[in-house]
Amino acid sequence: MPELPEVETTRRGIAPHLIGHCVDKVIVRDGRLRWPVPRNLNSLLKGQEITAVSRRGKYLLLITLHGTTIIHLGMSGSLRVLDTDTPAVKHDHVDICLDTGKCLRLHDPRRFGCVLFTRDEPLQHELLNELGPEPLEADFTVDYLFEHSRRRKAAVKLFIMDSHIVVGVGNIYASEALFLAGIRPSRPAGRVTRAEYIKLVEAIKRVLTAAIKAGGTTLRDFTASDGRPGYFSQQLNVYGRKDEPCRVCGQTIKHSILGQRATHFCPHCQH
DNA sequence: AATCGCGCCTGACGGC
DNA sequence: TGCCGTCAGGCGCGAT
Repeated sequence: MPELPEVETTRRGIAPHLIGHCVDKVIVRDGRLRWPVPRNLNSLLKGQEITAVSRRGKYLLLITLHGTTIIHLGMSGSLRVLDTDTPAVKHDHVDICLDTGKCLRLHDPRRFGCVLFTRDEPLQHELLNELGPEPLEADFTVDYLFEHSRRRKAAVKLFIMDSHIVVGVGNIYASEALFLAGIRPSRPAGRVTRAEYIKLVEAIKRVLTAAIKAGGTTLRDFTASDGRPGYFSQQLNVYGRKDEPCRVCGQTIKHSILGQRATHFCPHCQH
């Protein structure tokens, strides 16, 4: 389940293998992703030089002179850089082969991800143009989050997972950040105080930064890695720890459902 | 405008 | 061992 840290780790891992190189060909073995992979992706990319690999939220952007390839990993997607002649295995849906003999290979069992192409300014694309700020950028501030939360009745966990508010805060790190900030996930966002949002913004930035760092330390060479950066090695305080003792106070971690998603919290540490 | 629930899809897992 | 039901989960979308 790639969250922002895994996507960013992926971006950093693949970028050196792509930037400055030209696409030799694109192989689409199964284009039935969340949206169909463009049938003409090969002709769009063939011969084009990848000039940059960037990210907006959990979307990866491969920039070429005539357009941008937009990739999302969904729930189960991963990208690896392999020798082009490496045999494809089940769920290896798309290869972007380079003139270096390497290829960028998308593996996505559940096919919730996507590979799209736009000729226009990518940030104006309909999937990207209404996204909130990046959580690790300077414009994601306490003032911003606090102002947007007023009169909001939705649970604060769903509020910070809303990509219109802030991008890249998925189920795992929303739970972890709320734990660090001492806030119950079910609290209406509009009832969370400014003092608590100070803690929450700090916690979101801290937990994501730590996870990226963990991914970066595990990732030595993205080539032939297993495609799963090691941020899972980061110690989780609440997520997936239902009925286990809180690492801080020892009380039993509770579990509930918010917006059809598993939500974990410590009833003693979070109010 | 905000909020809520749905469904896409497959692998893992638990029960029998 | 094998079969089957259930669950997980990002996120766009339609309904309210």
